[in-house]
Amino acid sequence: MYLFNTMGRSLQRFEPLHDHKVGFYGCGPTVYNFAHIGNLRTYIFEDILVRTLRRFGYDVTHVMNITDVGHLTGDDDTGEDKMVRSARERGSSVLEIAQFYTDAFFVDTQRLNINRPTIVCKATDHIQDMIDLIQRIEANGYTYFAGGNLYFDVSKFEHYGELAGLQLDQLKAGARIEIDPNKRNPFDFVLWFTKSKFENQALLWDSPWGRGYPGWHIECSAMSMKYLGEQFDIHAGGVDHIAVHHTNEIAQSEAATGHKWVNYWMHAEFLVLDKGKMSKSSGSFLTLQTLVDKGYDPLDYRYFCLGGHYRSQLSFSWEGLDQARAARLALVDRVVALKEAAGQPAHSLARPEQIGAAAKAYLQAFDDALSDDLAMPRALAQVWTMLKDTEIPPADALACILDMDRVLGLSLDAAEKREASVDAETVRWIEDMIRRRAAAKKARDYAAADAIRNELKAKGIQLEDRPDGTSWKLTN
RNA sequence: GGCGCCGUACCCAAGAGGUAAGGGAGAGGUCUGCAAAACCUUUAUGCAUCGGUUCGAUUCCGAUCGGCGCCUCCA
Repeated sequence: MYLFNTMGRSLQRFEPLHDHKVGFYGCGPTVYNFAHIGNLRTYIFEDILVRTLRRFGYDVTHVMNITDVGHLTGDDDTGEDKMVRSARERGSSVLEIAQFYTDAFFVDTQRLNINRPTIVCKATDHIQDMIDLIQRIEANGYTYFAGGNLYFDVSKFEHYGELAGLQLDQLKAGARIEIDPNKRNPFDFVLWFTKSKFENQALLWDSPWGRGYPGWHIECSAMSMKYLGEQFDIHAGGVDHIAVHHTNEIAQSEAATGHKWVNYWMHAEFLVLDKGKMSKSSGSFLTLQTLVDKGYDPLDYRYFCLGGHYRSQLSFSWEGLDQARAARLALVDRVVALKEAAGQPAHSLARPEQIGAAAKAYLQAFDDALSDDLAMPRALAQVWTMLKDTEIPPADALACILDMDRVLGLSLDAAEKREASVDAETVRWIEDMIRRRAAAKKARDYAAADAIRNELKAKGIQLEDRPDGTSWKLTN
Protein backbone atom coordinates (compact mmCIF):
# COMPACT_ATOMS: atom_id res chain seq x y z
CA MET A 1 0.00 0.00 0.00
CA TYR A 2 1.01 3.61 -0.50
CA LEU A 3 0.87 6.26 2.19
CA PHE A 4 1.55 9.96 2.04
CA ASN A 5 4.60 10.64 4.15
CA THR A 6 4.82 14.16 5.49
CA MET A 7 8.55 13.57 5.68
CA GLY A 8 9.35 14.14 2.05
CA ARG A 9 5.79 15.21 1.22
CA SER A 10 5.19 12.34 -1.13
CA LEU A 11 3.28 9.15 -1.65
CA GLN A 12 5.53 6.30 -0.59
CA ARG A 13 5.18 2.56 -0.69
CA PHE A 14 4.70 1.30 2.82
CA GLU A 15 7.42 -1.09 3.91
CA PRO A 16 7.29 -2.06 7.56
CA LEU A 17 10.46 -2.41 9.58
CA HIS A 18 9.66 -5.95 10.60
CA ASP A 19 7.85 -8.23 8.22
CA HIS A 20 4.17 -8.15 9.02
CA LYS A 21 4.40 -6.14 12.17
CA VAL A 22 3.61 -2.45 12.35
CA GLY A 23 4.47 -0.14 15.21
CA PHE A 24 2.10 2.81 15.17
CA TYR A 25 2.01 5.78 17.50
CA GLY A 26 -0.84 8.25 17.40
CA CYS A 27 -0.75 11.41 19.45
CA GLY A 28 -3.56 11.22 21.95
CA PRO A 29 -5.66 13.81 23.72
CA THR A 30 -4.67 16.36 26.29
CA VAL A 31 -7.24 15.63 28.93
CA TYR A 32 -8.16 18.96 30.36
CA ASN A 33 -11.37 19.33 28.42
CA PHE A 34 -13.80 17.32 26.33
CA ALA A 35 -12.68 16.34 22.87
CA HIS A 36 -14.49 18.23 20.15
CA ILE A 37 -15.58 16.71 16.87
CA GLY A 38 -12.57 18.20 15.11
CA ASN A 39 -10.26 16.28 17.43
CA LEU A 40 -12.38 13.22 16.88
CA ARG A 41 -11.92 13.42 13.14
CA THR A 42 -8.24 12.72 13.59
CA TYR A 43 -8.92 9.67 15.73
CA ILE A 44 -11.36 8.38 13.15
CA PHE A 45 -8.60 8.75 10.57
CA GLU A 46 -6.18 6.83 12.76
CA ASP A 47 -8.80 4.15 13.28
CA ILE A 48 -9.24 3.78 9.54
CA LEU A 49 -5.48 3.54 9.17
CA VAL A 50 -5.20 0.79 11.76
CA ARG A 51 -8.18 -1.12 10.41
CA THR A 52 -6.78 -0.92 6.90
CA LEU A 53 -3.34 -2.12 7.97
CA ARG A 54 -4.92 -5.05 9.78
CA ARG A 55 -7.11 -5.81 6.78
CA PHE A 56 -3.96 -6.05 4.70
CA GLY A 57 -2.50 -8.57 7.07
CA TYR A 58 -0.32 -6.48 9.36
CA ASP A 59 -0.05 -7.12 13.05
CA VAL A 60 -0.43 -3.58 14.38
CA THR A 61 0.66 -2.38 17.78
CA HIS A 62 -1.14 0.91 18.24
CA VAL A 63 0.12 3.12 21.04
CA MET A 64 -1.68 6.24 22.19
CA ASN A 65 -0.60 8.67 24.87
CA ILE A 66 -2.80 10.50 27.30
CA THR A 67 -1.33 13.89 28.10
CA ASP A 68 -2.24 14.49 31.70
CA VAL A 69 0.62 16.78 32.55
CA GLY A 70 1.70 20.13 31.26
CA HIS A 71 -0.68 22.96 31.00
CA LEU A 72 -3.53 21.53 32.99
CA THR A 73 -3.75 24.50 35.28
CA GLY A 74 -2.55 26.97 32.70
CA ASP A 75 -5.70 26.87 30.69
CA ASP A 76 -7.09 30.35 30.91
CA ASP A 77 -10.04 29.74 28.66
CA THR A 78 -13.24 30.32 30.51
CA GLY A 79 -15.40 27.45 29.34
CA GLU A 80 -14.64 24.53 31.59
CA ASP A 81 -12.61 26.16 34.29
CA LYS A 82 -15.47 25.78 36.70
CA MET A 83 -15.06 22.07 36.27
CA VAL A 84 -11.52 22.26 37.52
CA ARG A 85 -12.43 24.71 40.20
CA SER A 86 -15.31 22.73 41.58
CA ALA A 87 -13.21 19.62 41.56
CA ARG A 88 -10.56 21.42 43.54
CA GLU A 89 -13.16 22.64 45.97
CA ARG A 90 -14.26 19.09 46.47
CA GLY A 91 -10.68 18.16 47.11
CA SER A 92 -10.17 16.47 43.78
CA SER A 93 -6.74 16.47 42.26
CA VAL A 94 -5.74 17.55 38.79
CA LEU A 95 -5.18 13.89 38.08
CA GLU A 96 -8.79 13.16 38.91
CA ILE A 97 -9.82 15.82 36.45
CA ALA A 98 -7.56 14.20 33.90
CA GLN A 99 -9.18 10.86 34.62
CA PHE A 100 -12.61 12.37 34.14
CA TYR A 101 -11.78 13.67 30.68
CA THR A 102 -9.88 10.54 29.77
CA ASP A 103 -12.98 8.50 30.52
CA ALA A 104 -15.10 10.93 28.54
CA PHE A 105 -12.68 10.61 25.62
CA PHE A 106 -12.96 6.85 25.49
CA VAL A 107 -16.73 7.00 25.78
CA ASP A 108 -16.71 9.17 22.66
CA THR A 109 -14.30 7.02 20.70
CA GLN A 110 -16.23 3.90 21.61
CA ARG A 111 -19.44 5.47 20.37
CA LEU A 112 -17.67 6.22 17.11
CA ASN A 113 -16.56 2.60 16.75
CA ILE A 114 -12.96 3.64 17.09
CA ASN A 115 -11.01 0.60 18.22
CA ARG A 116 -9.16 1.12 21.44
CA PRO A 117 -5.40 1.33 20.91
CA THR A 118 -3.34 -1.68 21.84
CA ILE A 119 -1.59 0.37 24.50
CA VAL A 120 -2.86 3.55 26.13
CA CYS A 121 -0.23 5.24 28.25
CA LYS A 122 -0.43 8.20 30.57
CA ALA A 123 2.35 10.77 30.70
CA THR A 124 2.32 10.87 34.49
CA ASP A 125 3.06 7.16 34.62
CA HIS A 126 6.22 7.63 32.59
CA ILE A 127 8.06 10.51 34.19
CA GLN A 128 11.09 8.36 34.92
CA ASP A 129 11.23 7.22 31.28
CA MET A 130 11.24 10.86 30.24
CA ILE A 131 13.99 11.73 32.69
CA ASP A 132 16.06 8.80 31.42
CA LEU A 133 15.61 9.96 27.85
CA ILE A 134 16.47 13.56 28.66
CA GLN A 135 19.67 12.35 30.31
CA ARG A 136 20.64 10.59 27.10
CA ILE A 137 20.02 13.77 25.15
CA GLU A 138 22.04 15.69 27.68
CA ALA A 139 24.88 13.17 27.56
CA ASN A 140 25.03 13.60 23.80
CA GLY A 141 25.52 17.33 24.20
CA TYR A 142 22.27 18.72 22.87
CA THR A 143 21.15 20.63 25.95
CA TYR A 144 21.89 23.66 28.06
CA PHE A 145 20.54 24.88 31.35
CA ALA A 146 19.27 28.44 31.65
CA GLY A 147 16.94 30.28 33.92
CA GLY A 148 16.07 27.14 35.82
CA ASN A 149 15.03 25.14 32.79
CA LEU A 150 16.78 22.58 30.65
CA TYR A 151 16.61 23.46 26.96
CA PHE A 152 17.15 21.54 23.77
CA ASP A 153 19.60 23.38 21.54
CA VAL A 154 18.21 23.10 18.02
CA SER A 155 21.38 24.47 16.47
CA LYS A 156 23.11 21.23 17.49
CA PHE A 157 20.68 19.12 15.56
CA GLU A 158 21.58 19.19 11.90
CA HIS A 159 18.23 18.13 10.47
CA TYR A 160 16.07 20.33 12.63
CA GLY A 161 12.86 21.32 10.87
CA GLU A 162 13.12 18.84 8.02
CA LEU A 163 9.63 17.48 8.59
CA ALA A 164 8.02 20.86 8.27
CA GLY A 165 10.40 22.26 5.69
CA LEU A 166 11.48 24.90 8.15
CA GLN A 167 14.43 27.10 7.46
CA LEU A 168 15.34 28.69 10.71
CA ASP A 169 16.78 31.86 9.31
CA GLN A 170 13.60 32.60 7.39
CA LEU A 171 11.12 32.11 10.17
CA LYS A 172 9.86 35.14 11.92
CA ALA A 173 10.44 34.12 15.45
CA GLY A 174 8.01 35.38 17.98
CA ALA A 175 5.54 36.50 15.36
CA ARG A 176 2.76 35.47 17.63
CA ILE A 177 4.35 35.06 21.00
CA GLU A 178 7.01 36.59 23.16
CA ILE A 179 10.37 34.95 23.00
CA ASP A 180 11.65 33.30 26.15
CA PRO A 181 14.76 35.36 26.98
CA ASN A 182 16.54 32.30 28.32
CA LYS A 183 16.63 30.70 24.89
CA ARG A 184 19.76 30.90 22.80
CA ASN A 185 17.69 30.29 19.72
CA PRO A 186 14.01 31.12 19.49
CA PHE A 187 13.27 27.57 18.41
CA ASP A 188 14.95 25.92 21.34
CA PHE A 189 12.43 24.20 23.54
CA VAL A 190 12.27 23.06 27.13
CA LEU A 191 12.97 19.47 28.08
CA TRP A 192 12.51 19.99 31.80
CA PHE A 193 11.00 22.91 33.68
CA THR A 194 11.79 23.89 37.22
CA LYS A 195 10.52 27.42 36.69
CA SER A 196 6.92 27.11 35.73
CA LYS A 197 5.44 29.74 33.53
CA PHE A 198 2.19 29.02 35.31
CA GLU A 199 1.68 30.14 38.83
CA ASN A 200 0.23 27.00 40.24
CA GLN A 201 1.73 24.08 38.43
CA ALA A 202 0.00 21.24 40.19
CA LEU A 203 2.23 18.31 39.36
CA LEU A 204 5.91 18.28 40.26
CA TRP A 205 8.58 15.60 40.27
CA ASP A 206 12.17 15.43 41.43
CA SER A 207 14.75 15.22 38.70
CA PRO A 208 18.49 15.66 38.15
CA TRP A 209 17.70 19.25 37.19
CA GLY A 210 15.55 20.02 40.20
CA ARG A 211 11.94 19.63 41.18
CA GLY A 212 9.73 20.38 38.25
CA TYR A 213 7.95 18.84 35.33
CA PRO A 214 8.73 17.64 31.81
CA GLY A 215 8.56 19.68 28.63
CA TRP A 216 5.62 19.24 26.33
CA HIS A 217 7.22 17.10 23.66
CA ILE A 218 9.27 14.60 25.58
CA GLU A 219 6.44 12.29 26.62
CA CYS A 220 5.74 11.14 23.08
CA SER A 221 9.38 10.39 22.44
CA ALA A 222 9.81 8.51 25.69
CA MET A 223 6.62 6.48 25.57
CA SER A 224 6.72 5.60 21.90
CA MET A 225 10.25 4.29 22.24
CA LYS A 226 9.37 2.39 25.38
CA TYR A 227 6.55 0.49 23.73
CA LEU A 228 7.58 0.40 20.08
CA GLY A 229 11.35 0.47 20.20
CA GLU A 230 13.86 3.14 19.24
CA GLN A 231 12.70 3.01 15.67
CA PHE A 232 9.20 2.28 14.49
CA ASP A 233 6.96 2.55 11.46
CA ILE A 234 4.24 5.18 11.64
CA HIS A 235 3.58 8.25 13.72
CA ALA A 236 0.39 10.23 13.19
CA GLY A 237 -1.44 13.25 14.47
CA GLY A 238 -3.10 16.45 13.36
CA VAL A 239 -1.47 18.81 10.87
CA ASP A 240 -0.99 21.36 13.58
CA HIS A 241 1.65 19.12 15.09
CA ILE A 242 3.96 19.17 12.11
CA ALA A 243 5.82 22.38 12.69
CA VAL A 244 6.38 22.28 16.42
CA HIS A 245 5.43 19.14 18.27
CA HIS A 246 6.59 16.53 15.81
CA THR A 247 9.54 18.57 14.67
CA ASN A 248 10.74 18.78 18.25
CA GLU A 249 9.98 15.14 18.93
CA ILE A 250 12.19 14.14 16.04
CA ALA A 251 15.01 16.38 17.18
CA GLN A 252 15.07 15.12 20.75
CA SER A 253 14.47 11.48 19.86
CA GLU A 254 17.19 11.28 17.28
CA ALA A 255 19.50 13.35 19.45
CA ALA A 256 19.08 10.70 22.13
CA THR A 257 19.50 7.61 19.97
CA GLY A 258 21.73 8.90 17.23
CA HIS A 259 19.64 7.27 14.52
CA LYS A 260 16.39 7.56 12.62
CA TRP A 261 13.31 7.35 14.74
CA VAL A 262 10.12 7.17 12.64
CA ASN A 263 9.73 6.03 9.03
CA TYR A 264 6.33 7.40 8.07
CA TRP A 265 4.65 10.55 9.30
CA MET A 266 0.96 10.95 8.65
CA HIS A 267 -1.15 13.98 9.42
CA ALA A 268 -4.88 14.51 9.37
CA GLU A 269 -6.25 17.81 8.14
CA PHE A 270 -8.70 19.89 10.10
CA LEU A 271 -12.41 19.84 10.28
CA VAL A 272 -13.34 23.42 9.48
CA LEU A 273 -16.36 25.59 9.95
CA ASP A 274 -17.33 28.55 7.83
CA LYS A 275 -15.09 30.75 9.88
CA GLY A 276 -12.20 28.36 10.17
CA LYS A 277 -11.06 25.58 12.42
CA MET A 278 -12.95 24.51 15.47
CA SER A 279 -11.63 25.95 18.67
CA LYS A 280 -12.74 27.01 22.05
CA SER A 281 -11.71 30.60 21.64
CA SER A 282 -14.01 31.16 18.69
CA GLY A 283 -16.88 29.69 20.60
CA SER A 284 -17.32 26.93 18.08
CA PHE A 285 -16.75 23.94 20.25
CA LEU A 286 -18.94 21.02 19.29
CA THR A 287 -18.69 17.77 21.18
CA LEU A 288 -19.99 14.41 20.10
CA GLN A 289 -22.53 14.66 22.90
CA THR A 290 -23.83 17.88 21.36
CA LEU A 291 -24.56 15.95 18.19
CA VAL A 292 -26.20 13.15 20.15
CA ASP A 293 -28.31 15.67 22.01
CA LYS A 294 -29.51 16.98 18.68
CA GLY A 295 -30.64 13.52 17.74
CA TYR A 296 -27.74 12.28 15.65
CA ASP A 297 -26.19 8.87 15.97
CA PRO A 298 -22.43 9.06 16.59
CA LEU A 299 -22.01 6.90 13.51
CA ASP A 300 -23.62 9.66 11.45
CA TYR A 301 -20.54 11.68 12.27
CA ARG A 302 -18.24 8.78 11.49
CA TYR A 303 -19.91 8.43 8.10
CA PHE A 304 -19.61 12.17 7.59
CA CYS A 305 -15.85 11.95 8.14
CA LEU A 306 -15.56 9.01 5.76
CA GLY A 307 -16.93 11.24 3.02
CA GLY A 308 -13.77 13.32 2.80
CA HIS A 309 -10.13 12.42 2.38
CA TYR A 310 -8.11 12.69 5.57
CA ARG A 311 -5.58 15.03 3.95
CA SER A 312 -8.20 17.56 2.93
CA GLN A 313 -9.94 19.99 5.16
CA LEU A 314 -13.50 18.89 5.67
CA SER A 315 -16.15 21.51 6.05
CA PHE A 316 -18.64 20.81 8.76
CA SER A 317 -22.22 22.00 8.60
CA TRP A 318 -25.46 20.71 9.98
CA GLU A 319 -26.70 20.28 6.46
CA GLY A 320 -23.68 18.16 5.71
CA LEU A 321 -24.28 16.08 8.80
CA ASP A 322 -27.92 15.62 7.79
CA GLN A 323 -26.77 14.38 4.42
CA ALA A 324 -24.39 11.94 6.05
CA ARG A 325 -27.16 10.67 8.28
CA ALA A 326 -29.49 10.17 5.33
CA ALA A 327 -26.81 8.27 3.46
CA ARG A 328 -25.93 6.14 6.46
CA LEU A 329 -29.53 5.23 7.17
CA ALA A 330 -30.01 4.34 3.52
CA LEU A 331 -26.97 2.10 3.82
CA VAL A 332 -28.37 0.39 6.89
CA ASP A 333 -31.74 -0.09 5.16
CA ARG A 334 -29.94 -1.60 2.25
CA VAL A 335 -28.12 -4.06 4.45
CA VAL A 336 -31.33 -5.01 6.24
CA ALA A 337 -32.99 -5.61 2.88
CA LEU A 338 -30.03 -7.70 1.76
CA LYS A 339 -30.24 -9.79 4.90
CA GLU A 340 -33.87 -10.56 4.17
CA ALA A 341 -33.19 -11.23 0.53
CA ALA A 342 -30.23 -13.43 1.29
CA GLY A 343 -32.38 -15.33 3.74
CA GLN A 344 -29.58 -16.40 5.97
CA PRO A 345 -27.90 -15.18 9.11
CA ALA A 346 -24.80 -13.13 8.57
CA HIS A 347 -22.47 -15.58 10.29
CA SER A 348 -23.21 -18.27 7.73
CA LEU A 349 -22.25 -16.05 4.81
CA ALA A 350 -19.50 -16.81 2.40
CA ARG A 351 -16.12 -15.59 3.49
CA PRO A 352 -14.60 -12.89 1.24
CA GLU A 353 -12.58 -15.37 -0.78
CA GLN A 354 -15.74 -17.33 -1.59
CA ILE A 355 -17.67 -14.36 -2.93
CA GLY A 356 -18.60 -14.45 -6.58
CA ALA A 357 -16.43 -12.73 -9.14
CA ALA A 358 -18.69 -9.75 -9.75
CA ALA A 359 -18.81 -8.73 -6.10
CA LYS A 360 -15.20 -9.62 -5.62
CA ALA A 361 -14.20 -7.08 -8.24
CA TYR A 362 -15.78 -4.37 -6.09
CA LEU A 363 -13.98 -5.69 -3.06
CA GLN A 364 -10.75 -5.41 -4.99
CA ALA A 365 -11.55 -1.86 -6.09
CA PHE A 366 -12.39 -1.05 -2.49
CA ASP A 367 -9.03 -2.37 -1.34
CA ASP A 368 -7.27 -0.55 -4.16
CA ALA A 369 -8.74 2.72 -2.95
CA LEU A 370 -7.66 2.01 0.61
CA SER A 371 -4.16 1.08 -0.45
CA ASP A 372 -3.89 4.41 -2.26
CA ASP A 373 -3.32 6.52 0.83
CA LEU A 374 -6.63 5.57 2.41
CA ALA A 375 -8.85 7.03 -0.30
CA MET A 376 -12.05 6.58 1.69
CA PRO A 377 -14.29 8.67 -0.57
CA ARG A 378 -13.38 6.39 -3.47
CA ALA A 379 -13.82 3.33 -1.31
CA LEU A 380 -17.26 4.57 -0.32
CA ALA A 381 -18.15 5.10 -3.96
CA GLN A 382 -17.34 1.43 -4.52
CA VAL A 383 -19.65 0.50 -1.69
CA TRP A 384 -22.58 2.25 -3.31
CA THR A 385 -21.86 1.13 -6.83
CA MET A 386 -21.64 -2.45 -5.64
CA LEU A 387 -24.90 -2.19 -3.73
CA LYS A 388 -26.68 -0.88 -6.81
CA ASP A 389 -25.27 -3.48 -9.15
CA THR A 390 -28.22 -5.76 -9.92
CA GLU A 391 -25.90 -8.45 -11.25
CA ILE A 392 -24.76 -9.29 -7.76
CA PRO A 393 -26.70 -11.91 -5.78
CA PRO A 394 -27.94 -10.64 -2.39
CA ALA A 395 -25.85 -13.12 -0.43
CA ASP A 396 -22.71 -11.97 -2.23
CA ALA A 397 -23.57 -8.33 -1.84
CA LEU A 398 -24.19 -8.84 1.86
CA ALA A 399 -20.95 -10.72 2.42
CA CYS A 400 -19.18 -8.04 0.44
CA ILE A 401 -20.57 -5.05 2.30
CA LEU A 402 -19.98 -6.67 5.67
CA ASP A 403 -16.40 -7.34 4.71
CA MET A 404 -15.99 -3.71 3.66
CA ASP A 405 -17.48 -2.67 6.97
CA ARG A 406 -14.52 -4.16 8.78
CA VAL A 407 -12.80 -0.94 7.70
CA LEU A 408 -15.78 1.40 7.50
CA GLY A 409 -16.72 0.54 11.07
CA LEU A 410 -20.39 1.41 10.69
CA SER A 411 -21.73 -1.58 12.63
CA LEU A 412 -23.51 -2.87 9.55
CA ASP A 413 -23.34 -6.42 10.86
CA ALA A 414 -25.64 -5.32 13.65
CA ALA A 415 -27.99 -3.54 11.26
CA GLU A 416 -31.54 -4.55 11.85
CA LYS A 417 -34.94 -3.14 11.34
CA ARG A 418 -35.34 -0.27 13.71
CA GLU A 419 -38.95 -1.37 13.96
CA ALA A 420 -37.75 -4.28 16.08
CA SER A 421 -37.35 -1.87 18.97
CA VAL A 422 -41.03 -0.93 19.04
CA ASP A 423 -42.85 -2.48 21.98
CA ALA A 424 -45.44 -5.19 21.47
CA GLU A 425 -48.39 -3.11 22.60
CA THR A 426 -47.63 -0.38 20.09
CA VAL A 427 -47.20 -2.97 17.39
CA ARG A 428 -50.67 -4.41 18.19
CA TRP A 429 -52.13 -0.93 18.01
CA ILE A 430 -50.46 -0.23 14.67
CA GLU A 431 -51.66 -3.52 13.26
CA ASP A 432 -55.16 -2.80 14.44
CA MET A 433 -55.06 0.56 12.70
CA ILE A 434 -53.86 -1.11 9.55
CA ARG A 435 -56.80 -3.53 9.70
CA ARG A 436 -59.25 -0.67 10.14
CA ARG A 437 -57.67 1.16 7.23
CA ALA A 438 -57.84 -1.94 5.06
CA ALA A 439 -61.54 -2.18 5.83
CA ALA A 440 -62.02 1.47 4.95
CA LYS A 441 -60.15 0.96 1.70
CA LYS A 442 -62.27 -2.03 0.88
CA ALA A 443 -65.36 0.13 1.41
CA ARG A 444 -63.75 2.71 -0.85
CA ASP A 445 -63.83 5.20 1.98
CA TYR A 446 -60.47 6.67 1.06
CA ALA A 447 -60.94 9.72 3.25
CA ALA A 448 -61.11 7.51 6.34
CA ALA A 449 -58.22 5.39 5.10
CA ASP A 450 -56.04 8.45 4.55
CA ALA A 451 -57.02 9.84 7.94
CA ILE A 452 -55.68 6.69 9.60
CA ARG A 453 -52.52 6.87 7.55
CA ASN A 454 -52.01 10.49 8.52
CA GLU A 455 -52.63 9.75 12.18
CA LEU A 456 -49.90 7.13 12.14
CA LYS A 457 -47.59 9.35 10.17
CA ALA A 458 -47.95 12.03 12.81
CA LYS A 459 -46.60 9.50 15.26
CA GLY A 460 -43.60 8.76 13.06
CA ILE A 461 -45.05 5.63 11.51
CA GLN A 462 -45.11 5.38 7.75
CA LEU A 463 -47.46 2.91 6.05
CA GLU A 464 -46.45 1.25 2.82
CA ASP A 465 -48.96 -0.58 0.67
CA ARG A 466 -47.41 -3.50 -1.08
CA PRO A 467 -48.89 -6.12 -3.38
CA ASP A 468 -49.01 -8.55 -0.48
CA GLY A 469 -50.48 -6.19 2.09
CA THR A 470 -49.61 -3.14 4.13
CA SER A 471 -46.40 -2.86 6.12
CA TRP A 472 -45.12 -0.08 8.32
CA LYS A 473 -41.82 1.51 9.22
CA LEU A 474 -40.51 4.29 11.37
CA THR A 475 -39.81 7.50 9.54
CA ASN A 476 -36.27 8.79 9.65
C1' G B 1 6.93 38.62 7.43
C1' G B 2 7.96 33.09 6.29
C1' C B 3 5.85 28.24 4.93
C1' G B 4 1.79 25.26 3.08
C1' C B 5 -3.11 23.87 1.42
C1' C B 6 -7.61 24.75 -1.12
C1' G B 7 -11.37 26.98 -4.74
C1' U B 8 -15.30 20.91 -9.02
C1' A B 9 -23.09 20.91 -10.03
C1' C B 10 -28.18 23.28 -5.15
C1' C B 11 -25.05 20.93 -0.79
C1' C B 12 -20.92 17.48 0.80
C1' A B 13 -17.05 15.42 -2.01
C1' A B 14 -13.61 12.16 -5.40
C1' G B 15 -10.78 12.36 -9.78
C1' A B 16 -7.65 12.79 -13.81
C1' G B 17 -3.02 15.66 -19.51
C1' G B 18 -7.61 12.88 -23.70
C1' U B 19 -12.73 14.76 -22.34
C1' A B 20 -16.07 14.97 -15.01
C1' A B 21 -16.76 8.89 -9.02
C1' G B 22 -20.12 8.54 -5.05
C1' G B 23 -23.67 10.44 -1.49
C1' G B 24 -27.52 14.07 -0.13
C1' A B 25 -31.20 17.17 -2.36
C1' G B 26 -34.25 18.22 -6.80
C1' A B 27 -36.91 16.66 -11.47
C1' G B 28 -39.44 13.00 -14.73
C1' G B 29 -41.24 7.96 -15.05
C1' U B 30 -42.99 2.85 -13.45
C1' C B 31 -46.06 1.21 -9.45
C1' U B 32 -50.44 3.06 -6.34
C1' G B 33 -57.39 4.85 -5.22
C1' C B 34 -53.93 8.63 -3.68
C1' A B 35 -49.48 8.42 -1.12
C1' A B 36 -45.08 6.19 0.77
C1' A B 37 -41.30 2.86 -0.36
C1' A B 38 -38.74 0.61 -4.16
C1' C B 39 -36.89 0.66 -9.00
C1' C B 40 -35.58 3.28 -13.68
C1' U B 41 -34.06 7.85 -15.91
C1' U B 42 -32.22 12.60 -15.15
C1' U B 43 -29.35 17.26 -13.17
C1' A B 44 -21.56 20.58 -14.50
C1' U B 45 -19.51 20.98 -22.96
C1' G B 46 -18.04 22.31 -17.22
C1' C B 47 -14.06 21.98 -12.83
C1' A B 48 -12.53 30.53 -9.27
C1' U B 49 -10.44 34.23 -13.13
C1' C B 50 -6.76 35.48 -16.82
C1' G B 51 -2.61 34.05 -19.53
C1' G B 52 1.11 30.15 -21.04
C1' U B 53 2.93 25.00 -22.42
C1' U B 54 0.49 21.02 -25.44
C1' C B 55 -2.40 17.81 -30.96
C1' G B 56 -5.37 18.32 -26.57
C1' A B 57 -5.79 21.01 -19.71
C1' U B 58 -10.38 21.20 -15.54
C1' U B 59 -5.86 18.17 -14.45
C1' C B 60 1.10 21.03 -15.81
C1' C B 61 3.32 26.30 -15.34
C1' G B 62 2.65 31.62 -14.10
C1' A B 63 -0.29 35.63 -12.41
C1' U B 64 -4.75 37.44 -10.13
C1' C B 65 -8.93 37.07 -6.89
C1' G B 66 -11.11 34.42 -2.82
C1' G B 67 -10.94 30.97 1.46
C1' C B 68 -8.13 28.20 5.11
C1' G B 69 -4.07 26.30 8.03
C1' C B 70 0.85 26.47 10.46
C1' C B 71 4.99 29.48 12.39
C1' U B 72 2.13 29.68 20.50
C1' C B 73 -0.84 24.94 23.72
C1' C B 74 -3.83 23.02 19.85
C1' A B 75 -6.44 17.24 16.10
